[in-house]
Amino acid sequence: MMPQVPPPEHGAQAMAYRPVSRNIDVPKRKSDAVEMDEMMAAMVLTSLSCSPVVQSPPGAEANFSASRVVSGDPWKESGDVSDSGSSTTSGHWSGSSGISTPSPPHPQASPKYLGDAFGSPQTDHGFETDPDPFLLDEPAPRKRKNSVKVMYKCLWPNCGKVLRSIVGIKRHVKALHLGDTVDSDQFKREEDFYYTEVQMKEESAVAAAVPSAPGTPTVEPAPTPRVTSPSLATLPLPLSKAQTSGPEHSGLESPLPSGALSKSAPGSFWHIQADHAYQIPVSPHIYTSISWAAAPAAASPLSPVRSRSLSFSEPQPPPAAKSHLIVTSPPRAQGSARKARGEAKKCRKVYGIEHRDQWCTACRWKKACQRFLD
DNA sequence: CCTGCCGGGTT
DNA sequence: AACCCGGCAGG
Ligand SMILES: [Zn+2]
Repeated sequence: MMPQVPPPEHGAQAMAYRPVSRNIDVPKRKSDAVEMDEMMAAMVLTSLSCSPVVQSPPGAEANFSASRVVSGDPWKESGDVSDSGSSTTSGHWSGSSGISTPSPPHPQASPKYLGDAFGSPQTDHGFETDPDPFLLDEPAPRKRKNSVKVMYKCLWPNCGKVLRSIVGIKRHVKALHLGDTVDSDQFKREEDFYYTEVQMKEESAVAAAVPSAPGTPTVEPAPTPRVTSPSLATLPLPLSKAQTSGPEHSGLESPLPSGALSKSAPGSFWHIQADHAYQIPVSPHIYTSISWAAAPAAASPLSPVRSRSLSFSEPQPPPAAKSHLIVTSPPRAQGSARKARGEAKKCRKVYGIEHRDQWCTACRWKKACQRFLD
């Protein structure tokens, strides 16, 4: 009837949206985005082809990032959210494929190489026995006792490496992810934050994250965000065009300082770790599901408008003081109460309404945000 | 006011 | 399916 006719940009709302071109052409977001994607893809491809590392990385990192980029936009909720097929409403506007199988989000966490990292029947000699990460990565798919073995798993966004010694994992993290050289660890022991202790059982790979900090209980609230790893795969962060294009544009009033924090995958991790430090009950799963969530927040410019607090520290008010004396009615049998609207800055607030194309799909559709869950 | 999002609409 | 928006709840 009239709803979808290029809405003559009614009132304030429309004005708030696309500040550009409110005169000519109306439905232009789409083409714009596509253009961007293509550009980005091209750019990344070019740089990739020029990069020294083409197909050597032991892990799947390079592959991963590449495919991600090529496929289009990194955070289009394609399936990454791996929404929990339970709790809260189950309707799900999107559903991201009817797959309700809670399969492990980790693409490479397959139980194939959990057994062991090397096929030597010999028991470990005195010290740390770690397969060199650069030589064998996911071999030795078979053989393992039915005993629970403690291992250490790399928590990096897309590295599911599991080693059996603590030093090994540290070394792995340092070398591969932090890109640290032996002498540059002057900063601090960040490696401690990137691995977790897991207990391997039998053949199935069941990881159990330990609440307390593994190894060293160092409590670093905020690891210094700095650009690390010179050549390691860095997630393709689709910075807002305003930021990437730079001064090319003129109209928009986007100062976009973005001074301290900026790009590189690790950036996304700082948050996670920060949270992690304060609120531990986390299973490796949430990492995968949250990694994307935090990334944009850190890398994207907060909307200049609105003098609200633009601090990027999760409120995380009360982690639920579960004890006795609960008066609320536990049995929620009766009419469900609208889900109590979550209290976490959602895409709208984070990116601002003028960067709507950066919101998660759910937010754009005015559905429950899937990027910044509660 | 503003923000999150359910329900329901159109393509 | 994907996409969008009215309108409501709740701060
Ligand atoms: Zn969202």
